[in-house]
Amino acid sequence: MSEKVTIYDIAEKLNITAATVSRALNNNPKIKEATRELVIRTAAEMNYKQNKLALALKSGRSNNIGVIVPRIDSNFFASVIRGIEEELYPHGYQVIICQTHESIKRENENLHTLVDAQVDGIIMSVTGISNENDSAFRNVLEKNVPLIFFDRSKHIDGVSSVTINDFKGGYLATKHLIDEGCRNIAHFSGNQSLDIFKNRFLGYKQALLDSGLTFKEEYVIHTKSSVEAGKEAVDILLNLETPPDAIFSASDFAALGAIQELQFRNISIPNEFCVAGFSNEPFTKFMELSITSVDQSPLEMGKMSARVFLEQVAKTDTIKIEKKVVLAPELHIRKSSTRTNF
Amino acid sequence: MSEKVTIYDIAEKLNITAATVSRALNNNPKIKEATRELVIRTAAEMNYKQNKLALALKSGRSNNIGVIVPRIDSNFFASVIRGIEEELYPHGYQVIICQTHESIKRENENLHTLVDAQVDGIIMSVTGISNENDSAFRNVLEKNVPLIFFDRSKHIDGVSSVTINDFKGGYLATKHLIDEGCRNIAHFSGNQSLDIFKNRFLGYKQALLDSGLTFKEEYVIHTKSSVEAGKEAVDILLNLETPPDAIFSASDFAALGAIQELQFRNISIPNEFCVAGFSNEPFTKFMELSITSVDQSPLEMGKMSARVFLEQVAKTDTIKIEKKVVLAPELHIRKSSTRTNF
DNA sequence: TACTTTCGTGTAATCGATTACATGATTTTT
DNA sequence: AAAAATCATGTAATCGATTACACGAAAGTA
Repeated sequence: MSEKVTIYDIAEKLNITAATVSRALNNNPKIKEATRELVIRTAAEMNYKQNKLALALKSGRSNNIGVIVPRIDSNFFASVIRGIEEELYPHGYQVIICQTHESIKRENENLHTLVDAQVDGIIMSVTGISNENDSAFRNVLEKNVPLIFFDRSKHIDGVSSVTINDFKGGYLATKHLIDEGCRNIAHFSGNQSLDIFKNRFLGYKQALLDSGLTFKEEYVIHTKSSVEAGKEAVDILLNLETPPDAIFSASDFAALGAIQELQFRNISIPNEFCVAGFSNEPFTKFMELSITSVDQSPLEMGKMSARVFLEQVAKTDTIKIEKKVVLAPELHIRKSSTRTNF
Repeated sequence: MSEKVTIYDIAEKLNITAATVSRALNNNPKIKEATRELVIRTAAEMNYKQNKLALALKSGRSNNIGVIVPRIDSNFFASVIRGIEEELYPHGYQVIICQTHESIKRENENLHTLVDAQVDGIIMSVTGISNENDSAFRNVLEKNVPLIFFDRSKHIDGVSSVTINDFKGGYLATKHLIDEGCRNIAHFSGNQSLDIFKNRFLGYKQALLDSGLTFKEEYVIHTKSSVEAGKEAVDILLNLETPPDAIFSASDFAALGAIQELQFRNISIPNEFCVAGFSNEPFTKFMELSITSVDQSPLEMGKMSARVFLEQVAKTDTIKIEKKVVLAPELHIRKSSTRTNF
């Protein structure tokens, strides 16, 4: 029943103008103290709420920020979003969520929709790599909307990014497997047109070389991030002339699939075979045979992305700042790869 | 560099008025075909984007919908949000996320912020039960903003809700444990001022009574939804005069904690002791000893909530419709409670 | 007292789009 | 050919807030 109350309603009631009401509510020093108090009291009585849309239209700032992720129901992305929301909440920003479902078409649509909706910035994890696609990103930058990539990044001028050192993550995990005595280490990789998978792979390779082990092409399997894919990949590996004795998987889910398949074949983990994953999904530590994994500190990644955004908008000058933040990965060593400790 | 292009810019360039441009872009039938084409072509050339804020201010509809959850980084809530987003995406709505972190103060703040931001509706899972709190909800309804509760609901006139039949979920899980031969079944409950926990408990109790088993107050432990809480609760139960031989936990995390503690004490699951949880968290099926759990079909719950919202706004008349949708829970029977199958 | 500041508030433009109403140009009707 | 109907577009108000500028009143200065 209570219709929306505007400053005009307050003005009418008090026989003053809307301008005065606006000034009173905004603590403009030119307003008489008595008037200010009267206005504020009346506004409260009438249950007045500022219409943020009008404010947004006038100021050109919506106080909304868009977040684009492949999907929200993954622990990693949900945690990043949590971090973003927590960091931005005290600054009065609202977070708008978009999912791409790994579709570049959807990614472009989302970018346009968010720009249309006048968001003050976009924080996203890139869905795929395609050349045409860049036009959508460029469109965002042309409208002077700050754009920040996290995790899955892409090289575009004027775009800041927050990632983890995937190379180091791959290196640490692989080195650990070597230290446990593994000598034939396979790797489950993702789509290497994405930097994250490319770098995890390179880290893996470098660790092998640094330890004097030979890198074998046939030990690298490209899998999807699923349990099923992990099982299938193990099947392939075990049919090789020299089957591996360890796997560093760029996906926890594929690592889990591998473990299930190995156990099904009565191969003992970690004694005969070691496995390490990536992402530190919650289930990795819950398993009875807990899984070694590389943590990406998603919460911190989200907060950091939000902070980079805030810095970006704080800069009043139009000089574009491009910041590249790289977080350190952390290897969580668990039972799936710990031979010395049982 | 490309500043924002408005319909006025297009109008100026074509020596017509903004009104004509607006009409041409909106397929108003009164516009000459040649003009329409010219305007549309020019708009595309100039990279014109409609300013949704201006539209929103004029129309009073922001095309944003607010979603309030305790936290986003839980599989359940993330999945619900995914469902909401997917259902609303084709209708042009954007989803704004807010977290309460289980704080009623934050919940109220979020409600006010969303109303201020002129969202077209609010879909939420209630954080807590408090009497004062109702004023925040009432404020939403007074502004004629559709409000929909999911999962954790509350009885307020004019508010629709989408929940699962928690009573039935509790009943099914408990009945299953009984069928497996368990006779002393304990229950981990949550805050029973929330309907969901109250109903899971009642379902548990009813299943006991229907099977002729006696309900024992000391078998009901109030735990938080955490692994640690589950361990502590087992400690209490095993010290009872007649320790139980099964647990129906209203939380998967507590169920996991219970299992870890039981295994630590060398109590064999499921032979000596059965466990069932609630929520069907991803890890429950990944475990080596997979955990029986009640599925809440969160994706479907999200989609259904969105549909109820859409129905609500479709009704042009101001008659308030209040819809209560109750989804059926599904028991996923797994190793932690399956004695017959090993 | 006359003149300059300062103070508090009103006037009106603005943000970008939509739309009821007005108007002039065509076309149709008789 | 005059009147009526139709068509295409322009004019201006509107959504709700902010703010540069204007202005009258009160206060300070000489």
